[in-house]
Amino acid sequence: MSMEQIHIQDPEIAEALRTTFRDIYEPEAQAAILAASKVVQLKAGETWMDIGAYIKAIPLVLEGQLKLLREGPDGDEMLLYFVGLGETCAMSLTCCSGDARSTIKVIAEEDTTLLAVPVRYMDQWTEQFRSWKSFVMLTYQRRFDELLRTIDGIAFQNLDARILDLLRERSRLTGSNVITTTHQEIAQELHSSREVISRLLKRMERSGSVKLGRQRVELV
Amino acid sequence: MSMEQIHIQDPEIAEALRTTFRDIYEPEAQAAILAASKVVQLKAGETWMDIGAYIKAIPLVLEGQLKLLREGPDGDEMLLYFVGLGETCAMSLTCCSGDARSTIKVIAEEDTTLLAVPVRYMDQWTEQFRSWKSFVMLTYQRRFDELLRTIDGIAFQNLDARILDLLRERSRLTGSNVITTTHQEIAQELHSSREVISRLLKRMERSGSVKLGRQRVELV
DNA sequence: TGGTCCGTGTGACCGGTATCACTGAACTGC
DNA sequence: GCAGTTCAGTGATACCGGTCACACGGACCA
Repeated sequence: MSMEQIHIQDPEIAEALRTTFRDIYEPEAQAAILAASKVVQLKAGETWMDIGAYIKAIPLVLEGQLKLLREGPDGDEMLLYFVGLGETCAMSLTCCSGDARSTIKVIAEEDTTLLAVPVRYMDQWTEQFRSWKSFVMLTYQRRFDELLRTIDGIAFQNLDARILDLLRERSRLTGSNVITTTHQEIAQELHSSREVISRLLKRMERSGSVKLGRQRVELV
Repeated sequence: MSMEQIHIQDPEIAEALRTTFRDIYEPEAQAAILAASKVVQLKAGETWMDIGAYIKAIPLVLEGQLKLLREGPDGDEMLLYFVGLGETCAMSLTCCSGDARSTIKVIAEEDTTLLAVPVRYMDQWTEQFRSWKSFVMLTYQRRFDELLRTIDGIAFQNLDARILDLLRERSRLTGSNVITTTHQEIAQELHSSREVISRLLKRMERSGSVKLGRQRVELV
């Protein structure tokens, strides 16, 4: 992970912030963010935050995407949701008050560029900038909703439906109906096993809802 | 459900608010709450909010407890968590901005008394009252955590462990290690079936971790 | 006192998913 | 072109939990 203090007025980053986070429309808020944050570049697969780590910064995703995972007692993982362009991680937001430790793992799903905002600004900005406050509120709302849909998945759907949902979500985030991933990765994200995913995907291919290739699933 | 506009200075309610919601320590915040809210009494089993209903008020629980349920496609239910004394429902908080509809069901687990705060005050109070703001933030944090633990349960634990967790949680909330409920109710809350719960409870009784009676489970 | 209902206990069976074992195919580096 | 590695396909088997069918006992009430 390369972390780099960017010149506050770096025009490219400033532009990216403006266009990606349209909800934060106040120029003063944008300026404050640029002044306080660092630009972080993550390569696909790199970890942004691990379980037990202190939360010191909030990630504003400018490019790429993060995925949030919950870890089980045996080191098994379970996908919570993705954080895409113009979004941030609500878990981090709640931790403004002091030195909370993360109970989740956040890793870059693809090569990702983000602004890391130190948590100490949270409180004052929500008071200072109306648009920042409503961005935070909207984030809470969306994330609760995502978690609820995750619960729906585990509780009410069986595995083939969950696979399809996951593929569709990935397709939506990347804007392509070809998903580059392995059965193993899907299995981890859904807390299942590779063999089962292979079998179900194969069945879905025979029934015509996907096409399979090596490290490749195409939605049809 | 009996809803009643209480005289603002009703001493009992004011006292209950002070002692139950210690985090909201500012007298001005307490006064504002008392002035704006209605007292609502729910009988055990009554519904406070149903899926699809507009969220107009936030419940501050003074007595008893609420339970939040998520509903599946076939009308199956799934317990999210309980809202006990001095707590409120985070889902409602996120909906301050306009006319959101609930995606969950909230019912009274026992006879319950609560203050219903109209959502329109949320925004201004978080700006006006420091203690209210941190109460709201703390609520978000706790609820995210509860949802994550709910997910942990469904994803990583098998049913007997989940039953035990549920019984312990109920025991904690009521302060008694005797839980009054039916196998049917437990089954609904865990999205399982009555027979399975009966069998597992029986096994747990044989292994000595609970004692069973009609509408009664005792933790040992 | 007998009927009805509700909560519970239990056997038989089934389906979905996990696990194990192994094969084969595709890519990677030398 | 070969060896090693990663990814995918597939059968056999096991287990957890869901479903169906039915029995039992206590509570309540006519």
